[in-house]
Amino acid sequence: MEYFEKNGEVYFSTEDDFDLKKIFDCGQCFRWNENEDGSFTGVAKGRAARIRREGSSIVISGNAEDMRSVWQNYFDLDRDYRSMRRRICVDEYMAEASDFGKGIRILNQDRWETLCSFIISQCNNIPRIKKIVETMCREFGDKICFEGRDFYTFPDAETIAALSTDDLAPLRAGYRAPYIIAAAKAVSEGTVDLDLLSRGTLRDAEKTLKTLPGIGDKVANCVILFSLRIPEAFPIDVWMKKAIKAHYPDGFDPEIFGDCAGLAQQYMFYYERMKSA
DNA sequence: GCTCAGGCAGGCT
DNA sequence: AGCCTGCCTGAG
Repeated sequence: MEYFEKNGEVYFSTEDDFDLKKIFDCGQCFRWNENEDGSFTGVAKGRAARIRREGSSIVISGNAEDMRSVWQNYFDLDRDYRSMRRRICVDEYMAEASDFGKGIRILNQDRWETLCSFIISQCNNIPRIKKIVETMCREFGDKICFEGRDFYTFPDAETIAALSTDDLAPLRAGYRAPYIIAAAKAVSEGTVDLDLLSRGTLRDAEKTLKTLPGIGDKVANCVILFSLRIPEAFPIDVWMKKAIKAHYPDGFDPEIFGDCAGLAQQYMFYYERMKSA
């Protein structure tokens, strides 16, 4: 991946597979917001940034060191999405879905933040998930200043582990609050070692994550796909159930996509959701 | 008021 | 194994 730094920004070029709107609106992350000029501002990995497209380049605030140490991995820039799309086009429907979703990338997000965010996601819509996450950051994260505005980092597991469900009341997270605390304790005490899980198999990570209260197959697979860098993960929610029922009534095995399964899921999910929107 | 939502868990058949 | 229900909360 080639990139260069100019005036406090880093430029890198991509081919078709980098669509900011799709990446940030496909439901995998909750802390990036679109600005009036089409750029996005967000907080990730403890830092705020602005990202935009300029011709065939993507431009992100920061320097080459940020790019090397954070964004290259965060935006999954070392995987070849064009060849993955070829692999995913196993039939007419998947060809349509992957063509429609072209530009989506699977982000490699902070592990604890992703775990916590997807606990919050259950039985919630995106605006409300975002609201709860933002409140959590404002209440318990660190304030950082960026472009003259205040932003807040996602609080550490250690910070949240020290709280009670009453302390989380301002989040209005409802029955999810005790799940958040339990996950924070497990992560900060090392009972659940997310870094270790990221080096293991999908099945092991699923099994371990599901020992936490409030984490089932769907949330576990979201955490695994969006933060543990295990690309075979395949979250199945109500949209995916609908899609599978409609297009694969005789059964469906995500393993046919191998290590492109997670991306295949994103294409299907995004396609189904946008079609009915 | 009432129902429902991108999910989970416990108890049921 | 699959079906049902309650769960906090806020939106329609």
